[in-house]
Amino acid sequence: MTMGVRNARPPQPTLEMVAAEAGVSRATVSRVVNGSPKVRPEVVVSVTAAIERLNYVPNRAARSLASRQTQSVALVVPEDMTKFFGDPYFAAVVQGITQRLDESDYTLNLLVASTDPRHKTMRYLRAGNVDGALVISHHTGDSFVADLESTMPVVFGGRPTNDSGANNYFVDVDNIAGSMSGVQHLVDIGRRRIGTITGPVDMPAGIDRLTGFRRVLENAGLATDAVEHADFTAAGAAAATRRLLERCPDIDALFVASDLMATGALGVLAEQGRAVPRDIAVVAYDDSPAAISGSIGMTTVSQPSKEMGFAMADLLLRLLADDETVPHRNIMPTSLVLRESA
Amino acid sequence: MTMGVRNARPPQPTLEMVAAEAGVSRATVSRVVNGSPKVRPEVVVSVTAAIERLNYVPNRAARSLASRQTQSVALVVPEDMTKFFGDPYFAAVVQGITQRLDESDYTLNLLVASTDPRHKTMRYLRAGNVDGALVISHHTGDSFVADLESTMPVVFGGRPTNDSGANNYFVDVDNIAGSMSGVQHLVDIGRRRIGTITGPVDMPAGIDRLTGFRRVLENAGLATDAVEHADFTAAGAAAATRRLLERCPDIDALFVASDLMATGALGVLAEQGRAVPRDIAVVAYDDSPAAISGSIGMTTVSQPSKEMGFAMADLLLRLLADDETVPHRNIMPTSLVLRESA
DNA sequence: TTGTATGCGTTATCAA
DNA sequence: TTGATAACGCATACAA
Repeated sequence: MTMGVRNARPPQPTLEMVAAEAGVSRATVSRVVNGSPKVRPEVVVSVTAAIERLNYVPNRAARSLASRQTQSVALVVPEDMTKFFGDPYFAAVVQGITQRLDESDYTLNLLVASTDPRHKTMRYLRAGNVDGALVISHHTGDSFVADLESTMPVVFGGRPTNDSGANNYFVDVDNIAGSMSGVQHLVDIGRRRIGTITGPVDMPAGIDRLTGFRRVLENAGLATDAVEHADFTAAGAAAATRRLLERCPDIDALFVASDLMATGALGVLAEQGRAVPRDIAVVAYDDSPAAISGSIGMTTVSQPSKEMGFAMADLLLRLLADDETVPHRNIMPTSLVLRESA
Repeated sequence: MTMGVRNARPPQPTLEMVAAEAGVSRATVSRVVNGSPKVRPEVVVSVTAAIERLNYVPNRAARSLASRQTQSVALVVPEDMTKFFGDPYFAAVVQGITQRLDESDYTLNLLVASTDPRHKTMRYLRAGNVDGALVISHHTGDSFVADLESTMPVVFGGRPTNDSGANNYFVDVDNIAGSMSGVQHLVDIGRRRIGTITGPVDMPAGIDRLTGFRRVLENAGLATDAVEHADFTAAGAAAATRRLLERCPDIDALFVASDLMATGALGVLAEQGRAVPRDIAVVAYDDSPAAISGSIGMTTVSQPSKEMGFAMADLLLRLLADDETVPHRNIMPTSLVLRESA
């Protein structure tokens, strides 16, 4: 394909041109660009000047081809766009990741795709576009991760589902302990008929938070049947809440596995005239902006989402730098934040 | 930097290896990979088989270096992460873009950065990482766009601020006409003291929607002083609404320049006991999910955000394909959607 | 400290 | 229709 007149643009300057401009060899310019210590200071100055004059920026394809490194990492999110943008949890994680990456000279490639993660995305990844990958929100069915791990260093946000190899790297919270703290609070304030809206049961976060719920109720000798599954969306949670109220109209408390889902649940409770927390106390999970966006502040299990993103990126960067001391798992703390809903 | 044992991975297969496997030359394999018609069918079959066997994926750096194309485009968003993730408008645009890109074999690179758009981001773009760029939410101060346009094809979402060159490409709605339709509705239902919460006045969308507001009120012979500026965030709009109510306690209607901002405004109105729409009628702008997220559905000026994203990507792709028939501007329609708030 | 020469994995130009 | 062979722009081992 030839470039038409329409898109004609002045060609970018190359190392070669800078070398000519500065009267040195390509190798020397390369050294200056890469900050090699063994270049005479005066030469550094003149080469730098030439670079400025020509407004030179190294070509990434060439650099990557020669060095066999791309200086960029991918964030793989096996969800559709709507879900990704809809949940403030993702925003927080991405913020943490970019914050860490901004301190380095790695760039981030965002790969959001549930449609065909194993094909187009995997192709992209395997084409040498990135040096490593971060994976969040992965499901049991996501088999592509195994392939991925054989190709490049991978760090997970949340315990990987295939615990086959215990040698994968991940950052997580103790979701069981976290949800236990939230549900225990409901028990402590005297609630006896406690229900839950869960996350997807093909995700560790969904499973573990449900496990914590059950564990507390069993310890307290309470029924554990008021369970409805949802999908970490507000709409899904609203529907689940309707089902739950239909099936167990006598519940006096609700543990919802994410703040975003809790917004959906609270909407249904309001519409059905159930006062919160009087009639039904609600505890959520995340402590994202969604927890304080509504008219009633949510009591929620706080997890350091942004810090987790930061930690994930940090772990991956250390892996890429062949740091031998990297721990395989980084379990971060949760805490219960009390607001009005419970 | 040498690869440590820890990160050792099997090397990716190359064209060369596939050629050996299939018993042909590199050139032939390349032709098969790129779907050249002049290869014997039987050879295509055997090469394809070899590719499958080796699980070969072309290296993008090498391909890009040789072909001088990257097959990827950037979406540049000169805002901080929080704003980007907070506003459903962006989600819609991105969805439209990816939808169009998914039909092609271009990939998207998301560049969200207000911090240092002219440096790190520009460096990235000029390093030959992408063939073209989409720019949304740009401000008057964003001088980097001029540099960008001299480097690669660029398509804007929203009329560019520097109309210096009338030869740039953009997709937009008629914001003036759009806001006029919304404000006119307030006049039509009998409101006489109408205020507005504007977007940033360094952005075309902010300016134009304010212009529309003024134009309608002037035509109707009404006062145009009830104006407070905000920043397209819910919190900013809430603060602006407080200022406005303080200064003009007598307003009976409010035009808010975005749905997200309207959620903030509605919160303040509720907290101050002003009933909507009885005491104060509210018209917003966007028709994003935010318009129906609250307890009261918003009457809002609907713009086809997703379709605009699609159109932007489409325009850029045609530009990259040297399509000579591409129109410089694509102005899409708005419509007023009536709900409960006005 | 600097320069020369080679290779990275493709595409593209020529011949054959 | 196929195969050598020369770019593409940079990094780097080796020589000087």
